[in-house]
Amino acid sequence: MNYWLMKSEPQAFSITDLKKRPQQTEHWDGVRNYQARNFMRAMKKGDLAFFYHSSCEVPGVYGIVEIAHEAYPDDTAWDRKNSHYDPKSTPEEPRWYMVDVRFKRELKHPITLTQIKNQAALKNMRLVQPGSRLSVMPVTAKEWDTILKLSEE
DNA sequence: GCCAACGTTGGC
DNA sequence: GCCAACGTTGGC
Repeated sequence: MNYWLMKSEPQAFSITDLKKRPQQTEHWDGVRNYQARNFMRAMKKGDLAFFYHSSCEVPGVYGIVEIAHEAYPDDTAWDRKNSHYDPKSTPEEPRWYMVDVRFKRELKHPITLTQIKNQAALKNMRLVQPGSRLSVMPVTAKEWDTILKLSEE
């Protein structure tokens, strides 16, 4: 079992939106960064991920999702009308991948970016490394537990 | 809206 | 293969 963190701008797609989707499941498409893509390809069905809200009033971890389907080609890449259209990706040779995520639950208390930065046990999190802008990244079991524990307090 | 950090592109 | 220019991310 692996742990992850996935970022989304809540005005585009929030944990609440995911909760309202049929089967509470949605494709995680639009990732156009190789490192993030590689992390998605490493995801296994049943892995858990934090749902992180970015570029919003209070950035932070708001909920937990489960990987419901392992990586498969992201067809938005060859849709000309899609804002993430990439002519270098084709159905024959897909460059970008997506996974399906299923809503698990919201955190009782969301853990804000500020809290994460102030927590000694979390100072090595990839999320808070200077210049780290990855939208998909791994989280260690220890970091996972620390955030969960904080969210129950 | 600003801007620092980073990734990608493309000319050479 | 270098590197400048440009675009994007995301916190503030």
